[in-house]
Amino acid sequence: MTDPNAHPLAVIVRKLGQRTQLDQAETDVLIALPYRAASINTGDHLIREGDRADGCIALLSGFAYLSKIAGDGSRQILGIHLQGDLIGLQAALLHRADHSIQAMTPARVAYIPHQAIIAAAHAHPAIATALWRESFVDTSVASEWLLNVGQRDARRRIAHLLCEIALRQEATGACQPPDYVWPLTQEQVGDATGLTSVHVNRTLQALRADSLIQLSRQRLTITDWPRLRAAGDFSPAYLHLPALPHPVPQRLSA
Amino acid sequence: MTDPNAHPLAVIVRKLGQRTQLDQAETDVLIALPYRAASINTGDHLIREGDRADGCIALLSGFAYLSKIAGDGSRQILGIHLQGDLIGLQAALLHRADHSIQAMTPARVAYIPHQAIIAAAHAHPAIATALWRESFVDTSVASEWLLNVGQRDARRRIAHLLCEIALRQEATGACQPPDYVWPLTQEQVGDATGLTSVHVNRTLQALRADSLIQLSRQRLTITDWPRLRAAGDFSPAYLHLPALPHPVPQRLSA
DNA sequence: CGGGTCGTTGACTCTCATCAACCCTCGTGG
DNA sequence: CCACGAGGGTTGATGAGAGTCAACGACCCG
Repeated sequence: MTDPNAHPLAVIVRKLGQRTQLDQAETDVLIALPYRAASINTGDHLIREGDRADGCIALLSGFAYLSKIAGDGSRQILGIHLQGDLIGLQAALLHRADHSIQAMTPARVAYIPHQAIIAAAHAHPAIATALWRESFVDTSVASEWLLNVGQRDARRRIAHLLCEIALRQEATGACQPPDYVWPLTQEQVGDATGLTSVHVNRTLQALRADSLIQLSRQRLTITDWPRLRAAGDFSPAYLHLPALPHPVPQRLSA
Repeated sequence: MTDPNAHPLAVIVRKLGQRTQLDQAETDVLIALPYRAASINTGDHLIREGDRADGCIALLSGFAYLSKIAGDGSRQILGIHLQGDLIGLQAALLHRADHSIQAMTPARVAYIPHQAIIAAAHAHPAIATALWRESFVDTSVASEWLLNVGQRDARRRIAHLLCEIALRQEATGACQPPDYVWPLTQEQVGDATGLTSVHVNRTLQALRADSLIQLSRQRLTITDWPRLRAAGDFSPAYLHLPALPHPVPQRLSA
Protein backbone atom coordinates (compact mmCIF):
# COMPACT_ATOMS: atom_id res chain seq x y z
CA MET A 1 0.00 0.00 0.00
CA THR A 2 1.35 3.40 -0.92
CA ASP A 3 0.48 6.42 1.12
CA PRO A 4 -2.46 8.16 -0.53
CA ASN A 5 -1.14 11.48 0.75
CA ALA A 6 1.88 10.97 -1.45
CA HIS A 7 -0.30 10.84 -4.55
CA PRO A 8 0.11 13.89 -6.79
CA LEU A 9 -3.61 14.66 -6.74
CA ALA A 10 -3.74 14.52 -2.94
CA VAL A 11 -3.18 18.29 -2.79
CA ILE A 12 -6.34 18.82 -4.78
CA VAL A 13 -8.41 16.41 -2.75
CA ARG A 14 -7.23 18.06 0.45
CA LYS A 15 -8.23 21.48 -0.87
CA LEU A 16 -11.70 20.31 -1.92
CA GLY A 17 -12.09 18.54 1.40
CA GLN A 18 -11.52 21.79 3.27
CA ARG A 19 -14.81 23.24 2.09
CA THR A 20 -16.84 20.13 1.34
CA GLN A 21 -17.15 16.95 3.33
CA LEU A 22 -15.96 14.03 1.20
CA ASP A 23 -16.25 10.41 2.24
CA GLN A 24 -13.80 7.65 1.45
CA ALA A 25 -15.50 6.57 -1.79
CA GLU A 26 -15.49 10.11 -3.13
CA THR A 27 -11.89 10.62 -2.15
CA ASP A 28 -10.97 7.42 -3.92
CA VAL A 29 -12.75 8.49 -7.09
CA LEU A 30 -10.90 11.79 -7.10
CA ILE A 31 -7.53 10.18 -6.52
CA ALA A 32 -8.24 7.71 -9.29
CA LEU A 33 -8.87 10.50 -11.82
CA PRO A 34 -6.75 10.11 -14.94
CA TYR A 35 -4.14 12.84 -15.33
CA ARG A 36 -0.96 13.79 -17.09
CA ALA A 37 1.61 15.53 -14.92
CA ALA A 38 4.01 18.16 -16.20
CA SER A 39 6.59 20.66 -15.03
CA ILE A 40 6.08 24.20 -16.21
CA ASN A 41 8.43 27.15 -16.48
CA THR A 42 7.69 30.67 -15.36
CA GLY A 43 5.62 32.46 -17.96
CA ASP A 44 4.55 29.38 -19.88
CA HIS A 45 0.96 29.24 -21.01
CA LEU A 46 -1.22 26.54 -19.52
CA ILE A 47 -4.22 27.68 -21.52
CA ARG A 48 -4.37 30.37 -24.15
CA GLU A 49 -7.32 32.69 -24.63
CA GLY A 50 -9.53 31.31 -27.39
CA ASP A 51 -8.21 27.78 -27.07
CA ARG A 52 -10.60 24.91 -27.21
CA ALA A 53 -9.33 23.23 -24.08
CA ASP A 54 -10.22 19.64 -23.35
CA GLY A 55 -8.79 19.34 -19.91
CA CYS A 56 -8.59 21.30 -16.71
CA ILE A 57 -5.50 21.91 -14.66
CA ALA A 58 -4.71 20.89 -11.14
CA LEU A 59 -2.02 23.16 -9.77
CA LEU A 60 0.16 20.82 -7.72
CA SER A 61 2.75 23.40 -6.74
CA GLY A 62 3.67 26.96 -7.66
CA PHE A 63 1.58 29.97 -8.67
CA ALA A 64 -0.43 30.69 -11.79
CA TYR A 65 -2.51 33.61 -12.98
CA LEU A 66 -5.43 34.17 -15.31
CA SER A 67 -5.37 37.11 -17.68
CA LYS A 68 -7.22 38.69 -20.52
CA ILE A 69 -6.03 41.18 -23.11
CA ALA A 70 -7.90 44.32 -24.11
CA GLY A 71 -8.08 45.55 -27.68
CA ASP A 72 -5.24 48.03 -27.14
CA GLY A 73 -2.96 45.28 -25.87
CA SER A 74 -3.15 46.07 -22.19
CA ARG A 75 -3.51 43.11 -19.90
CA GLN A 76 -5.79 42.54 -16.94
CA ILE A 77 -4.89 39.84 -14.46
CA LEU A 78 -8.18 38.27 -13.41
CA GLY A 79 -7.03 36.12 -10.57
CA ILE A 80 -4.16 34.27 -9.01
CA HIS A 81 -4.07 30.60 -8.18
CA LEU A 82 -2.05 28.73 -5.61
CA GLN A 83 -1.04 25.19 -4.98
CA GLY A 84 -4.11 22.97 -4.72
CA ASP A 85 -6.37 25.00 -6.99
CA LEU A 86 -8.28 23.43 -9.81
CA ILE A 87 -8.23 25.79 -12.81
CA GLY A 88 -9.93 26.08 -16.13
CA LEU A 89 -13.01 24.05 -15.33
CA GLN A 90 -15.26 26.53 -17.11
CA ALA A 91 -13.80 25.52 -20.43
CA ALA A 92 -15.38 22.11 -19.82
CA LEU A 93 -18.82 23.62 -20.15
CA LEU A 94 -18.18 26.69 -22.28
CA HIS A 95 -16.01 25.01 -24.92
CA ARG A 96 -13.76 27.98 -25.39
CA ALA A 97 -11.39 29.49 -22.86
CA ASP A 98 -12.01 33.20 -22.56
CA HIS A 99 -8.81 33.93 -20.74
CA SER A 100 -5.22 32.78 -20.64
CA ILE A 101 -3.61 30.91 -17.79
CA GLN A 102 0.12 31.25 -17.24
CA ALA A 103 2.58 30.04 -14.66
CA MET A 104 3.88 32.81 -12.41
CA THR A 105 6.62 30.60 -10.97
CA PRO A 106 7.99 27.24 -11.96
CA ALA A 107 5.11 24.88 -11.31
CA ARG A 108 3.96 21.29 -11.26
CA VAL A 109 0.57 20.69 -12.83
CA ALA A 110 -1.68 17.79 -13.71
CA TYR A 111 -3.94 17.92 -16.74
CA ILE A 112 -7.23 16.13 -16.14
CA PRO A 113 -9.63 15.46 -19.02
CA HIS A 114 -12.90 17.31 -18.66
CA GLN A 115 -15.00 14.26 -19.29
CA ALA A 116 -13.40 12.43 -16.38
CA ILE A 117 -14.20 15.26 -14.00
CA ILE A 118 -17.72 15.63 -15.31
CA ALA A 119 -18.31 11.91 -15.01
CA ALA A 120 -17.08 11.91 -11.42
CA ALA A 121 -19.36 14.83 -10.64
CA HIS A 122 -22.38 13.09 -12.12
CA ALA A 123 -21.64 9.89 -10.26
CA HIS A 124 -21.09 11.57 -6.89
CA PRO A 125 -23.25 14.50 -5.86
CA ALA A 126 -20.72 15.47 -3.19
CA ILE A 127 -18.05 15.86 -5.83
CA ALA A 128 -20.37 17.98 -7.94
CA THR A 129 -21.11 20.09 -4.89
CA ALA A 130 -17.43 20.46 -4.09
CA LEU A 131 -16.53 21.59 -7.60
CA TRP A 132 -19.52 23.86 -7.90
CA ARG A 133 -18.72 25.43 -4.57
CA GLU A 134 -15.12 26.08 -5.57
CA SER A 135 -16.27 27.82 -8.71
CA PHE A 136 -18.59 30.02 -6.67
CA VAL A 137 -15.67 30.94 -4.46
CA ASP A 138 -13.73 31.94 -7.58
CA THR A 139 -16.64 34.15 -8.59
CA SER A 140 -16.75 35.67 -5.14
CA VAL A 141 -13.06 36.49 -5.34
CA ALA A 142 -13.54 37.98 -8.79
CA SER A 143 -16.29 40.19 -7.40
CA GLU A 144 -14.02 41.48 -4.69
CA TRP A 145 -11.35 42.23 -7.29
CA LEU A 146 -13.90 44.20 -9.28
CA LEU A 147 -14.74 46.19 -6.18
CA ASN A 148 -11.05 46.65 -5.52
CA VAL A 149 -10.21 47.96 -8.96
CA GLY A 150 -13.42 49.94 -9.37
CA GLN A 151 -13.64 51.73 -6.04
CA ARG A 152 -10.36 51.82 -4.14
CA ASP A 153 -7.33 54.02 -4.61
CA ALA A 154 -3.88 52.67 -5.40
CA ARG A 155 -2.75 52.21 -1.81
CA ARG A 156 -5.86 50.33 -0.80
CA ARG A 157 -5.84 48.19 -3.93
CA ILE A 158 -2.30 47.03 -3.41
CA ALA A 159 -2.66 46.51 0.32
CA HIS A 160 -5.77 44.46 -0.38
CA LEU A 161 -3.94 42.27 -2.87
CA LEU A 162 -1.10 41.75 -0.41
CA CYS A 163 -3.54 40.63 2.25
CA GLU A 164 -5.38 38.26 -0.03
CA ILE A 165 -2.36 36.45 -1.37
CA ALA A 166 -0.80 36.20 2.06
CA LEU A 167 -3.92 34.84 3.68
CA ARG A 168 -4.56 32.32 0.94
CA GLN A 169 -1.01 31.12 1.35
CA GLU A 170 -1.61 30.61 5.03
CA ALA A 171 -4.68 28.56 4.19
CA THR A 172 -2.55 26.17 2.17
CA GLY A 173 -0.33 25.73 5.19
CA ALA A 174 2.73 26.31 3.04
CA CYS A 175 4.15 29.28 4.90
CA GLN A 176 5.09 30.60 8.30
CA PRO A 177 3.42 33.92 9.12
CA PRO A 178 4.40 36.70 8.95
CA ASP A 179 6.61 35.57 6.07
CA TYR A 180 5.21 34.80 2.67
CA VAL A 181 6.26 34.07 -0.86
CA TRP A 182 5.63 37.00 -3.18
CA PRO A 183 5.91 35.78 -6.76
CA LEU A 184 4.47 38.84 -8.51
CA THR A 185 6.58 41.38 -10.34
CA GLN A 186 5.55 44.97 -9.91
CA GLU A 187 4.24 44.95 -13.44
CA GLN A 188 2.00 42.00 -12.60
CA VAL A 189 0.73 43.80 -9.52
CA GLY A 190 -0.11 46.67 -11.83
CA ASP A 191 -1.97 44.43 -14.24
CA ALA A 192 -3.91 42.92 -11.38
CA THR A 193 -4.90 46.26 -9.89
CA GLY A 194 -5.32 48.41 -12.96
CA LEU A 195 -2.27 50.55 -12.21
CA THR A 196 1.05 51.12 -13.94
CA SER A 197 4.17 49.45 -12.64
CA VAL A 198 5.65 52.87 -11.94
CA HIS A 199 2.81 53.77 -9.67
CA VAL A 200 2.91 50.35 -8.03
CA ASN A 201 6.55 50.92 -7.27
CA ARG A 202 5.92 54.23 -5.54
CA THR A 203 2.96 52.86 -3.64
CA LEU A 204 4.89 49.85 -2.39
CA GLN A 205 7.59 52.18 -1.19
CA ALA A 206 5.00 54.10 0.77
CA LEU A 207 3.76 50.90 2.39
CA ARG A 208 7.33 50.02 3.31
CA ALA A 209 8.00 53.49 4.63
CA ASP A 210 4.92 53.17 6.84
CA SER A 211 6.35 49.92 8.23
CA LEU A 212 3.41 47.82 7.11
CA ILE A 213 5.45 45.40 5.04
CA GLN A 214 8.90 44.36 3.98
CA LEU A 215 9.22 43.20 0.43
CA SER A 216 12.22 42.17 -1.56
CA ARG A 217 13.13 39.43 -3.95
CA GLN A 218 10.07 37.26 -3.86
CA ARG A 219 9.78 37.50 -0.11
CA LEU A 220 7.02 39.38 1.66
CA THR A 221 6.93 40.04 5.39
CA ILE A 222 3.83 41.60 6.84
CA THR A 223 5.17 43.53 9.78
CA ASP A 224 1.83 44.99 10.84
CA TRP A 225 -1.18 42.86 9.90
CA PRO A 226 -3.85 45.00 11.53
CA ARG A 227 -2.71 48.20 9.90
CA LEU A 228 -2.18 46.54 6.52
CA ARG A 229 -5.66 45.08 6.70
CA ALA A 230 -7.05 48.49 7.51
CA ALA A 231 -5.02 50.10 4.73
CA GLY A 232 -6.43 47.60 2.28
CA ASP A 233 -10.03 47.73 3.51
CA PHE A 234 -9.62 43.98 3.71
CA SER A 235 -12.07 41.59 5.28
CA PRO A 236 -11.53 37.96 4.42
CA ALA A 237 -15.13 36.76 4.31
CA TYR A 238 -15.18 36.78 0.51
CA LEU A 239 -12.47 34.12 0.42
CA HIS A 240 -14.81 31.68 2.14
CA LEU A 241 -11.86 30.10 3.82
CA PRO A 242 -12.42 27.15 6.07
CA ALA A 243 -11.20 27.40 9.64
CA LEU A 244 -8.01 29.38 9.46
CA PRO A 245 -4.74 28.17 10.90
CA HIS A 246 -4.82 31.14 13.23
CA PRO A 247 -7.66 33.49 14.10
CA VAL A 248 -8.29 36.45 11.84
CA PRO A 249 -10.55 39.21 13.05
CA GLN A 250 -13.58 39.78 10.87
CA ARG A 251 -14.41 43.20 9.55
CA LEU A 252 -12.93 46.15 11.33
CA SER A 253 -15.86 48.39 12.06
CA ALA A 254 -14.17 51.34 10.42
CA MET B 1 -54.19 21.19 -20.16
CA THR B 2 -52.76 24.66 -19.61
CA ASP B 3 -50.07 26.03 -21.85
CA PRO B 4 -46.69 25.34 -20.24
CA ASN B 5 -45.34 28.51 -21.87
CA ALA B 6 -47.76 30.48 -19.76
CA HIS B 7 -46.20 29.15 -16.57
CA PRO B 8 -44.26 31.81 -14.65
CA LEU B 9 -41.09 29.73 -14.64
CA ALA B 10 -41.24 29.18 -18.39
CA VAL B 11 -39.00 32.22 -18.92
CA ILE B 12 -36.30 30.54 -16.86
CA VAL B 13 -36.61 27.21 -18.58
CA ARG B 14 -36.40 28.88 -21.96
CA LYS B 15 -33.24 30.71 -20.91
CA LEU B 16 -31.56 27.56 -19.62
CA GLY B 17 -32.65 25.71 -22.75
CA GLN B 18 -30.84 28.23 -24.94
CA ARG B 19 -27.44 27.06 -23.76
CA THR B 20 -28.16 23.51 -22.63
CA GLN B 21 -30.26 20.86 -24.32
CA LEU B 22 -33.07 19.84 -21.98
CA ASP B 23 -35.47 17.01 -22.66
CA GLN B 24 -39.12 16.87 -21.72
CA ALA B 25 -38.56 15.22 -18.35
CA GLU B 26 -36.02 17.83 -17.33
CA THR B 27 -38.23 20.64 -18.49
CA ASP B 28 -41.09 19.18 -16.48
CA VAL B 29 -38.96 18.98 -13.36
CA LEU B 30 -37.94 22.62 -13.71
CA ILE B 31 -41.48 23.81 -14.30
CA ALA B 32 -42.60 21.84 -11.27
CA LEU B 33 -40.12 23.56 -8.98
CA PRO B 34 -41.78 25.08 -5.93
CA TYR B 35 -41.68 28.86 -5.89
CA ARG B 36 -43.19 31.93 -4.36
CA ALA B 37 -43.87 34.76 -6.78
CA ALA B 38 -43.66 38.42 -5.84
CA SER B 39 -43.78 41.87 -7.35
CA ILE B 40 -40.88 44.11 -6.48
CA ASN B 41 -40.43 47.86 -6.58
CA THR B 42 -37.46 49.71 -7.99
CA GLY B 43 -34.66 49.77 -5.47
CA ASP B 44 -35.99 47.01 -3.23
CA HIS B 45 -33.50 44.49 -1.96
CA LEU B 46 -33.92 40.91 -3.10
CA ILE B 47 -30.93 39.79 -1.11
CA ARG B 48 -28.83 41.82 1.29
CA GLU B 49 -25.07 41.44 1.67
CA GLY B 50 -24.38 39.18 4.64
CA ASP B 51 -27.81 37.59 4.58
CA ARG B 52 -28.14 33.89 5.07
CA ALA B 53 -30.34 33.32 2.06
CA ASP B 54 -32.25 30.09 1.71
CA GLY B 55 -33.60 30.58 -1.76
CA CYS B 56 -32.51 31.83 -5.10
CA ILE B 57 -34.35 34.23 -7.33
CA ALA B 58 -35.76 33.72 -10.79
CA LEU B 59 -36.12 37.10 -12.46
CA LEU B 60 -39.38 36.79 -14.39
CA SER B 61 -39.41 40.33 -15.69
CA GLY B 62 -37.53 43.56 -15.15
CA PHE B 63 -33.90 44.30 -14.34
CA ALA B 64 -31.85 43.66 -11.22
CA TYR B 65 -28.27 44.37 -10.20
CA LEU B 66 -25.71 42.94 -7.82
CA SER B 67 -23.60 45.26 -5.73
CA LYS B 68 -21.05 45.35 -2.98
CA ILE B 69 -20.06 48.18 -0.68
CA ALA B 70 -16.48 49.16 0.10
CA GLY B 71 -15.33 50.25 3.55
CA ASP B 72 -15.64 53.93 2.68
CA GLY B 73 -19.24 53.48 1.58
CA SER B 74 -18.70 53.55 -2.15
CA ARG B 75 -20.60 51.00 -4.14
CA GLN B 76 -19.50 48.72 -6.95
CA ILE B 77 -22.13 47.23 -9.20
CA LEU B 78 -20.95 43.71 -9.99
CA GLY B 79 -23.39 42.73 -12.66
CA ILE B 80 -26.78 43.31 -14.15
CA HIS B 81 -29.48 40.73 -14.64
CA LEU B 82 -32.32 40.59 -17.11
CA GLN B 83 -35.54 38.74 -17.45
CA GLY B 84 -34.94 35.00 -17.40
CA ASP B 85 -31.82 35.06 -15.24
CA LEU B 86 -31.48 32.89 -12.19
CA ILE B 87 -29.74 34.85 -9.44
CA GLY B 88 -28.22 34.17 -6.08
CA LEU B 89 -27.49 30.50 -6.58
CA GLN B 90 -24.09 30.83 -4.95
CA ALA B 91 -25.70 31.46 -1.61
CA ALA B 92 -27.01 27.89 -1.83
CA LEU B 93 -23.48 26.55 -1.52
CA LEU B 94 -21.69 29.35 0.30
CA HIS B 95 -24.31 29.94 2.99
CA ARG B 96 -23.79 33.67 3.09
CA ALA B 97 -24.51 36.17 0.34
CA ASP B 98 -21.46 38.31 -0.25
CA HIS B 99 -23.30 40.90 -2.27
CA SER B 100 -26.66 42.60 -2.40
CA ILE B 101 -29.21 42.16 -5.13
CA GLN B 102 -31.63 44.96 -5.86
CA ALA B 103 -34.32 45.61 -8.42
CA MET B 104 -33.38 48.27 -10.96
CA THR B 105 -36.91 48.50 -12.30
CA PRO B 106 -40.23 47.21 -11.07
CA ALA B 107 -39.86 43.45 -11.38
CA ARG B 108 -41.59 40.12 -11.06
CA VAL B 109 -39.58 37.46 -9.30
CA ALA B 110 -39.99 33.91 -8.06
CA TYR B 111 -38.18 32.70 -4.96
CA ILE B 112 -37.13 29.08 -5.27
CA PRO B 113 -35.82 27.19 -2.24
CA HIS B 114 -32.20 26.15 -2.63
CA GLN B 115 -32.85 22.58 -1.66
CA ALA B 116 -35.39 22.16 -4.45
CA ILE B 117 -32.89 23.38 -7.04
CA ILE B 118 -30.10 21.26 -5.64
CA ALA B 119 -32.32 18.19 -5.58
CA ALA B 120 -33.31 18.75 -9.19
CA ALA B 121 -29.67 19.12 -10.15
CA HIS B 122 -28.70 15.91 -8.40
CA ALA B 123 -31.57 14.00 -9.98
CA HIS B 124 -30.89 15.26 -13.52
CA PRO B 125 -27.33 15.72 -14.72
CA ALA B 126 -28.53 17.92 -17.56
CA ILE B 127 -30.05 20.32 -15.06
CA ALA B 128 -26.84 20.37 -13.09
CA THR B 129 -24.93 21.07 -16.28
CA ALA B 130 -27.31 23.84 -17.26
CA LEU B 131 -27.02 25.59 -13.91
CA TRP B 132 -23.29 25.12 -13.71
CA ARG B 133 -22.88 26.48 -17.20
CA GLU B 134 -24.94 29.56 -16.37
CA SER B 135 -22.78 30.27 -13.38
CA PHE B 136 -19.65 29.99 -15.52
CA VAL B 137 -21.15 32.48 -17.91
CA ASP B 138 -21.70 34.83 -14.98
CA THR B 139 -18.04 34.45 -14.06
CA SER B 140 -17.01 35.10 -17.63
CA VAL B 141 -19.05 38.29 -17.66
CA ALA B 142 -17.53 39.34 -14.34
CA SER B 143 -14.07 38.82 -15.82
CA GLU B 144 -14.88 41.08 -18.73
CA TRP B 145 -16.14 43.72 -16.32
CA LEU B 146 -12.86 43.51 -14.43
CA LEU B 147 -10.98 44.04 -17.67
CA ASN B 148 -13.31 46.88 -18.51
CA VAL B 149 -12.85 48.71 -15.23
CA GLY B 150 -9.15 47.92 -14.89
CA GLN B 151 -7.88 48.69 -18.35
CA ARG B 152 -10.21 50.87 -20.36
CA ASP B 153 -10.79 54.62 -20.23
CA ALA B 154 -14.16 56.15 -19.45
CA ARG B 155 -15.42 56.31 -23.02
CA ARG B 156 -14.58 52.70 -23.73
CA ARG B 157 -15.98 51.50 -20.42
CA ILE B 158 -19.33 53.10 -20.96
CA ALA B 159 -19.58 52.15 -24.62
CA HIS B 160 -18.79 48.58 -23.60
CA LEU B 161 -21.53 48.54 -21.02
CA LEU B 162 -24.01 49.94 -23.51
CA CYS B 163 -23.15 47.19 -25.98
CA GLU B 164 -23.44 44.45 -23.41
CA ILE B 165 -26.81 45.40 -22.04
CA ALA B 166 -28.23 46.01 -25.49
CA LEU B 167 -27.01 42.72 -26.86
CA ARG B 168 -28.25 40.75 -23.88
CA GLN B 169 -31.61 42.35 -24.32
CA GLU B 170 -31.68 41.23 -27.90
CA ALA B 171 -30.92 37.71 -26.76
CA THR B 172 -34.04 37.71 -24.60
CA GLY B 173 -36.04 38.69 -27.66
CA ALA B 174 -37.72 41.45 -25.71
CA CYS B 175 -36.70 44.36 -27.88
CA GLN B 176 -36.56 45.64 -31.41
CA PRO B 177 -33.04 46.72 -32.45
CA PRO B 178 -31.78 49.39 -32.58
CA ASP B 179 -34.05 50.43 -29.72
CA TYR B 180 -33.47 49.19 -26.20
CA VAL B 181 -34.59 49.74 -22.66
CA TRP B 182 -32.00 51.57 -20.60
CA PRO B 183 -32.91 51.24 -16.95
CA LEU B 184 -29.67 52.53 -15.41
CA THR B 185 -29.33 55.95 -13.90
CA GLN B 186 -26.08 57.72 -14.61
CA GLU B 187 -25.07 57.13 -11.03
CA GLN B 188 -25.56 53.40 -11.53
CA VAL B 189 -23.51 53.50 -14.71
CA GLY B 190 -20.82 55.16 -12.65
CA ASP B 191 -20.98 52.49 -9.96
CA ALA B 192 -20.76 49.78 -12.60
CA THR B 193 -17.78 51.31 -14.36
CA GLY B 194 -15.84 52.80 -11.47
CA LEU B 195 -16.54 56.39 -12.52
CA THR B 196 -18.45 59.28 -10.98
CA SER B 197 -21.86 60.20 -12.24
CA VAL B 198 -20.56 63.59 -13.31
CA HIS B 199 -17.99 62.02 -15.53
CA VAL B 200 -20.51 59.52 -16.86
CA ASN B 201 -22.72 62.42 -17.82
CA ARG B 202 -20.02 64.15 -19.80
CA THR B 203 -18.93 60.94 -21.47
CA LEU B 204 -22.47 60.05 -22.51
CA GLN B 205 -22.80 63.49 -24.03
CA ALA B 206 -19.69 62.85 -26.06
CA LEU B 207 -21.11 59.55 -27.33
CA ARG B 208 -24.28 61.36 -28.29
CA ALA B 209 -22.37 64.16 -29.96
CA ASP B 210 -20.51 61.57 -32.01
CA SER B 211 -23.86 60.16 -33.17
CA LEU B 212 -23.21 56.71 -31.74
CA ILE B 213 -26.29 56.62 -29.54
CA GLN B 214 -29.42 58.41 -28.53
CA LEU B 215 -30.32 58.14 -24.90
CA SER B 216 -33.12 59.71 -22.95
CA ARG B 217 -35.64 58.60 -20.39
CA GLN B 218 -34.95 54.93 -20.12
CA ARG B 219 -34.73 54.54 -23.88
CA LEU B 220 -31.50 53.79 -25.69
CA THR B 221 -31.12 53.85 -29.44
CA ILE B 222 -27.87 52.66 -30.91
CA THR B 223 -27.57 54.67 -34.06
CA ASP B 224 -24.23 53.25 -35.11
CA TRP B 225 -23.53 49.74 -33.86
CA PRO B 226 -20.19 49.21 -35.60
CA ARG B 227 -18.70 52.42 -34.29
CA LEU B 228 -20.12 51.92 -30.81
CA ARG B 229 -18.69 48.44 -30.71
CA ALA B 230 -15.32 49.79 -31.78
CA ALA B 231 -15.54 52.62 -29.25
CA GLY B 232 -16.21 50.08 -26.50
CA ASP B 233 -13.61 47.53 -27.60
CA PHE B 234 -16.54 45.16 -27.46
CA SER B 235 -16.54 41.62 -28.73
CA PRO B 236 -19.43 39.51 -27.56
CA ALA B 237 -17.75 36.13 -27.21
CA TYR B 238 -17.55 36.46 -23.42
CA LEU B 239 -21.34 36.51 -23.19
CA HIS B 240 -21.47 32.99 -24.60
CA LEU B 241 -24.76 33.79 -26.24
CA PRO B 242 -26.51 31.11 -28.18
CA ALA B 243 -27.37 31.82 -31.81
CA LEU B 244 -28.20 35.49 -31.94
CA PRO B 245 -31.44 36.83 -33.34
CA HIS B 246 -29.36 38.63 -35.95
CA PRO B 247 -25.74 38.18 -36.93
CA VAL B 248 -23.11 40.03 -34.95
CA PRO B 249 -19.58 40.28 -36.31
CA GLN B 250 -16.95 38.80 -34.08
CA ARG B 251 -13.91 40.74 -33.02
CA LEU B 252 -12.92 43.69 -35.13
CA SER B 253 -9.29 43.09 -35.93
CA ALA B 254 -8.34 46.47 -34.52
C1' DC C 1 -47.96 73.13 -6.44
C1' DG C 2 -44.09 71.38 -4.06
C1' DG C 3 -40.52 68.07 -3.28
C1' DG C 4 -37.47 64.53 -4.76
C1' DT C 5 -34.77 62.20 -8.05
C1' DC C 6 -32.07 62.52 -11.93
C1' DG C 7 -29.47 65.03 -15.25
C1' DT C 8 -26.39 69.06 -16.53
C1' DT C 9 -22.80 72.48 -16.17
C1' DG C 10 -18.58 75.06 -14.58
C1' DA C 11 -14.34 75.75 -11.95
C1' DC C 12 -10.83 73.67 -9.66
C1' DT C 13 -7.91 69.82 -7.86
C1' DC C 14 -5.38 65.71 -7.66
C1' DT C 15 -4.36 61.01 -8.51
C1' DC C 16 -2.27 58.41 -11.59
C1' DA C 17 -0.31 57.74 -16.50
C1' DT C 18 3.38 58.79 -19.48
C1' DC C 19 8.02 59.21 -20.94
C1' DA C 20 12.63 58.68 -20.16
C1' DA C 21 16.53 57.66 -17.73
C1' DC C 22 19.35 54.90 -14.76
C1' DC C 23 20.48 51.18 -11.47
C1' DC C 24 20.93 46.61 -9.68
C1' DT C 25 21.10 41.63 -9.92
C1' DC C 26 21.69 37.57 -11.98
C1' DG C 27 22.68 34.24 -15.54
C1' DT C 28 25.39 33.34 -19.64
C1' DG C 29 29.11 32.86 -22.57
C1' DG C 30 33.50 34.21 -24.31
C1' DC D 1 36.98 35.71 -14.48
C1' DC D 2 35.02 39.38 -16.55
C1' DA D 3 31.85 41.39 -20.19
C1' DC D 4 27.53 41.55 -21.56
C1' DG D 5 22.57 41.61 -21.80
C1' DA D 6 17.99 41.22 -20.03
C1' DG D 7 14.59 41.63 -16.67
C1' DG D 8 13.04 43.94 -12.89
C1' DG D 9 13.16 47.81 -9.82
C1' DT D 10 13.77 53.04 -8.98
C1' DT D 11 13.54 57.95 -9.88
C1' DG D 12 12.15 62.55 -11.82
C1' DA D 13 9.46 65.75 -14.69
C1' DT D 14 5.26 66.64 -16.86
C1' DG D 15 0.43 66.33 -18.18
C1' DA D 16 -4.09 64.27 -18.91
C1' DG D 17 -8.10 62.04 -17.32
C1' DA D 18 -11.11 61.74 -13.84
C1' DG D 19 -12.71 63.35 -9.10
C1' DT D 20 -14.72 66.97 -6.21
C1' DC D 21 -17.67 70.64 -5.02
C1' DA D 22 -21.43 73.30 -5.89
C1' DA D 23 -25.23 75.02 -8.14
C1' DC D 24 -28.96 74.81 -11.23
C1' DG D 25 -32.44 72.71 -14.36
C1' DA D 26 -35.80 69.20 -15.94
C1' DC D 27 -39.04 65.97 -15.02
C1' DC D 28 -42.26 63.06 -12.44
C1' DC D 29 -45.53 62.05 -8.95
C1' DG D 30 -48.53 62.71 -5.20
